[in-house]
Amino acid sequence: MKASIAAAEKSMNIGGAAKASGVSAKMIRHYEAIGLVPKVRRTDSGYRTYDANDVHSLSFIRRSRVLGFSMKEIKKLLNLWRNKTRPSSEVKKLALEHIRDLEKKISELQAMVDALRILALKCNGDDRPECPILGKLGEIKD
Amino acid sequence: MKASIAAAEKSMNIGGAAKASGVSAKMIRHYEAIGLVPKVRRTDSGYRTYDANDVHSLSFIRRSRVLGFSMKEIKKLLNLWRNKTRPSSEVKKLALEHIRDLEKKISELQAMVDALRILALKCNGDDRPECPILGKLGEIKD
DNA sequence: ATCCACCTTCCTACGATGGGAAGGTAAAGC
DNA sequence: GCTTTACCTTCCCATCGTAGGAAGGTGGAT
Repeated sequence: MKASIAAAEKSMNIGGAAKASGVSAKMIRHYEAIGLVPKVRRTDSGYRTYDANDVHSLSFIRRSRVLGFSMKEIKKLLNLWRNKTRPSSEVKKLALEHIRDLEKKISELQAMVDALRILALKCNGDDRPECPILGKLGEIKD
Repeated sequence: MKASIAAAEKSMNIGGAAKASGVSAKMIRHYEAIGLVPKVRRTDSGYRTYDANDVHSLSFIRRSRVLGFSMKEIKKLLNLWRNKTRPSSEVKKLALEHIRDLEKKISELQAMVDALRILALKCNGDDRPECPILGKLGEIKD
């Protein structure tokens, strides 16, 4: 039975899985080492073997990374993803928390930009040494 | 009450410099190790000794970090700061480049937020398992 | 003399990724 | 067959900025 549908489940080495998932072979091994993905089968000679499902998980991880989720968050997302009876509220909660973190980071960076813009505007940017940017950075008091 | 020896350069140990500059003792040693600040004098017993100028440099570094400059950028800023004949154009150039980097990062983060917001809006967030967030992350194609 | 706060150096870790060495293996060409 | 080439394996190191801790020495006050 299994042999008759062998063509459907074509398996591949780590390089193939890397190309197919967009995750580098290096990182695939790393994800396995930290337990983010389970240990896959090996050939007699020790090569890792991946099937379409494994690649699917790796793609899931890659897309989660693109959205800025951390490994720890992705671990939770993967569990929810694999759990067909999860409540969507849990997923939404994770996403909203992540959005909050991202927005906090954004406002911190924006504050830096704003402060620098003000200083840069007041800086002539010519051959003279006077510069409010250095002035501000070197101020004795805060 | 420092009137009696007002102009005296009161020196301190690394702990005092840390408090005065807002940079941890740990990081002061690190900055010295990577050559960001010069090696300071030592007492006979090997304790590092800091004066007001040293503390001033450390405060400069801390304020630069607050504005998000990297160690490499701070190294350049310190050189410009100490060089009384620098052209302000160089400082401004560094600042503008840094602003560009920050804004690039901000827009990347903002793109993540936007994508997540759209998905989260479409997620019921109730007891049912259906969730477009996981759906999107698990999509077969990109 | 004792105590405690401080100092020293050295090692470890984080989080996510990449580089590279040293060596084994698969599959192709000749 | 034998060689080449491309791939695989594990293991160690580097990044960047910061922090924690161990083991041991020093300074000043009690």
